[in-house]
Amino acid sequence: MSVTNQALEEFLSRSPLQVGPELLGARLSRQSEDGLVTVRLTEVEAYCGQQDPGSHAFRGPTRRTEPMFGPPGRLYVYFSYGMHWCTNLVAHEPGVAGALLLRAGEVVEGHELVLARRRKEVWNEKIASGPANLAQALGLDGASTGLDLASAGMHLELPAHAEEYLASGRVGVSGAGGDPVAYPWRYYLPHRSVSAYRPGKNVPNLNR
DNA sequence: GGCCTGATGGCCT
DNA sequence: GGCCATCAGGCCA
Repeated sequence: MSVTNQALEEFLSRSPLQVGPELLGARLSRQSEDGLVTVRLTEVEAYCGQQDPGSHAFRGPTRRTEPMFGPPGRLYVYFSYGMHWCTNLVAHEPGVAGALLLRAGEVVEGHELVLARRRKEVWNEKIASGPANLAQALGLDGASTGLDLASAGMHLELPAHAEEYLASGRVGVSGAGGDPVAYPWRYYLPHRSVSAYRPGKNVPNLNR
């Protein structure tokens, strides 16, 4: 479903818990100098504000996390494990931080460019599986954090109808925020591109 | 200034 | 399933 910028802004000006499931199946494209890539989002995770112990926004804004506190519709891209970039789409109600971590997608356009960016010879359904791989497929890095979608050359097309989805605890989130009972905020479609679940350290409720 | 940790991914067994 | 590279951010002194 194609929507106006204003409609998209309203769509994203809600809790990440509402936005997350509705983002599944959306087509996200990015036009850059080297070409166009479009993915169909198959896996996202919701991160809220200062009430969410798993969120980078938990301890309040910092230079890095400032975009999560800014207007919905911008990107929050952060560097992880010394070698990976991960992309979030900022979404929240007024006055609270929040974002959706884009964890996996099905590439529907720009296969050759994705192969080149991922430095692969052979196509694989999981080529954009996992947040760092998805960011790389879209050609995103820290240069894009804080930009709105248009400024990053991106366009989001929402799905025409809601898709049947699954939920689980968030991948690799340690401590209370990784609790799958309290924070079942990973949303995904039944699709081969979805990444493997991995619990964080010291997560409660794992054995329930 | 120093120390610890991580919203990971790829390679090895 | 296990291991670990690699470095920025965040916290504490």
